[in-house]
Amino acid sequence: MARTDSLEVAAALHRAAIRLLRAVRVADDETGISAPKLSALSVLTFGGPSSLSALAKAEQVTAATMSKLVSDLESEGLVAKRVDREDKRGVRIEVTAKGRALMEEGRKRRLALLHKRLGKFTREERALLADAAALMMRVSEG
Amino acid sequence: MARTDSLEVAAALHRAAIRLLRAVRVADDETGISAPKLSALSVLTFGGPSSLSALAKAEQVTAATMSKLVSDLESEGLVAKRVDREDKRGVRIEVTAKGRALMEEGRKRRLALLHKRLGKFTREERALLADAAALMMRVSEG
DNA sequence: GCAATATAATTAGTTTGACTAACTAAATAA
DNA sequence: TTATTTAGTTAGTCAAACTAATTATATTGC
Repeated sequence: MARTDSLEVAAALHRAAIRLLRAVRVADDETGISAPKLSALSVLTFGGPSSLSALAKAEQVTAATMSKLVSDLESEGLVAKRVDREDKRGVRIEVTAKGRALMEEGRKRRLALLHKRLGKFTREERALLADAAALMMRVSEG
Repeated sequence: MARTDSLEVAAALHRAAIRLLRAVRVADDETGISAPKLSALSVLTFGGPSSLSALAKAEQVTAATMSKLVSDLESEGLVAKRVDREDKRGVRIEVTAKGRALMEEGRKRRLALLHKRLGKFTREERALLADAAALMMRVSEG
């Protein structure tokens, strides 16, 4: 049957992922902070303090780009920088309490939107989606 | 059980969608055409010819932004514009054979990547993912 | 031990894609 | 037929990406 053909499934999954994120993105706009900055902030929040170069690598941008993003985030009081004690060329970037609060708030809004929509589904459908999410993580890693 | 709690499912789904698209994005870079242009081209390819304003709306950008994107795509020979016969203010934008070929090639690359990865899954897992994709579309619409 | 090289971050300058505002041309309404 | 609305373009601005060059510190080789 066509439903289990890899190419069909791949296409459907790809479309679905695009739609899902597009639907959810509106919630981010309300935080008043741009997507790239929000993303960097997220990495720092959940991955802990980081050097500039490591953060740039994690976000797949150049160090120059990240330098500007971090400097903006710093101006807004969302992250703090300080010289690395062991390597004085390096900086240690970490989220401030304010940054952490903003992240949490944004995440809540985003999830609330999905949450609200998922409420209309049956328990079984939600279970299926949960299983699928786990599989999708495996797809992305392999 | 926690697995069917909407908030948990929402979080898992969100993460999974982000990862999936990130993993696939690398295939697009190889086409040598930017994401916004590729996306517009995709709409024209699968949705057929369109006016500028309709295309702008579909891509959720202003007419001014789309005007520039289309003019770039035209320079590259990927789309063709001509005055609408019935409304001479309007333009009819359509994909050229070259544009169609590029789209198809890009799409193949992207899906090949997912396809290759999905091959490692069982038939049952792929069926589950196919069902989940359908549900995700519903989540995004509702 | 010091000159050469490498690395971390920043700064300067460019490009792309987004926006708004202002404009031209064509269609529709009063 | 004059006024208004609509379709698209152009000009100017901004954010975020890039590369290249610069500064400061670390590391290596002689």
